Amino acid sequence: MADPLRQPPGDKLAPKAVIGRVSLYLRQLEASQRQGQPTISSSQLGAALGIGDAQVRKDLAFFGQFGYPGIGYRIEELIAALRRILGIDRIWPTAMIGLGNLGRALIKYRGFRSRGFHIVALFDNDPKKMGQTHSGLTVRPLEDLARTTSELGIELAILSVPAEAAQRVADQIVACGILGILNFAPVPLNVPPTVGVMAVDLSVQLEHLAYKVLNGQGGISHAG
Amino acid sequence: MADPLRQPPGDKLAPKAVIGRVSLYLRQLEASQRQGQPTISSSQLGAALGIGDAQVRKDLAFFGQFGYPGIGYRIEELIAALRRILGIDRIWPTAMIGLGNLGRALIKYRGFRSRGFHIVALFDNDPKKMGQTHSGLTVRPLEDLARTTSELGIELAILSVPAEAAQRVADQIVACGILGILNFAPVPLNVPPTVGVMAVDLSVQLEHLAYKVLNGQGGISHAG
DNA sequence: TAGATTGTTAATCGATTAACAATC
DNA sequence: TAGATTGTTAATCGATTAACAATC
Repeated sequence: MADPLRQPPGDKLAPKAVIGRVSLYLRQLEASQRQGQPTISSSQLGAALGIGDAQVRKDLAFFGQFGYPGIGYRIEELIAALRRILGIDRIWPTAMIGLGNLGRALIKYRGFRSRGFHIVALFDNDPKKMGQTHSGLTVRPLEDLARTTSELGIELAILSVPAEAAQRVADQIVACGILGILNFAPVPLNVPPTVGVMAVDLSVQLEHLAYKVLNGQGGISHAG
Repeated sequence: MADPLRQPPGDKLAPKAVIGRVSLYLRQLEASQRQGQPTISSSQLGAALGIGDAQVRKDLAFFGQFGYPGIGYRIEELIAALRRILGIDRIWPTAMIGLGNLGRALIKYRGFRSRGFHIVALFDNDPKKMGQTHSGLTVRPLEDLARTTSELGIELAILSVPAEAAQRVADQIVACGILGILNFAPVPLNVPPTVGVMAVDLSVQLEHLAYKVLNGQGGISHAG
């Protein structure tokens, strides 16, 4: 799993904020590429995202030397490098756990699949949902999680169960050897340090928006 | 709209990170209250969320003095104060714009309504969707946005249209006088500084998760 | 009172921005 | 060469943590 090219010699872990911006850079680069642009400067790349040129260069420099002084960055080359750094130069077999309204919608959401996150199995504990089919996949009981995980090589889980069930299900997920959880349940999850968790909390986002509106603070906040 | 109690004398705007944590505090306080707890200390409050006691006190102190030395915080009182600070002590009439898979799911998502964000109108430009009903609301054409906004007093918009349409629709939203946008489209929006935007970018979150898994960085990242 | 816990100040840490020599 | 732009160092800024007098 270790990869000498993914991290600079110092081997320091990239700050959280850097990774978020790298995702944005990648998407902007893909847009510029679609328009036939061969190279891009740090100031061009940042301008579209409201990020300064020094910040762009510093972020990219964290992972290696990708630029050409006087020229900028070759878009195709940088896209390949960033996809590799972010780990989306591969397929991630992913389980969707919890098939309420949000879970069912997320199954159909195209943005995941186009980035390599393939939902390969659905889980829920509601007997009424068992055997239902969504997007060609059959809903399985949670007790099948361990077996299905090894059968299908599942590596990530998207968790959209009710808050009360979240920790219990997270424990099951961890026990199966799944290494990452995208958590939509509005509770912090307790997992071993070897397991990655990213929390997406829609109410928190909307509350932040309400605060900004009330306090007349405009502008763009990128929450990921 | 200005409210002398919402901000401390200095009138400084709360840092982004503080607001995010305040949302988490509020939810934790509500959980503690359901268990009948009357007061809570900063270390208790932080412990459940993985946040240090000094950080909790500093965050809360930003908005005023809520604690009692030797005792902690009175939960009921602090909940009321935080709801007020976040602006969720009221109803926010909200428009859902874009009724793809994600938009339709978000209509049904309970987490919004329970926080005071009431979806009162649906908009889409697809003629096939016009007149459809979801959760008791009829889909309207976007050209009705301005009229409906003033009729229903709409204040916020949840934007879940395709990336290509996002900026154009955002311009329409702004023109109607709506003051906040929760943006699910994977593009940065350009709006006047008087309009608040919070971006929710699911692919960015998942990419971050992939990075963490590949680089063996575990733990919990709260993205809001 | 003694024990607990706050609000706040000072110290530390990390992240962003500015500046510029090196490079194409 | 002259102009453009990088990668990196130093300076600035902001956020977190630690410590503690004040308070109940």
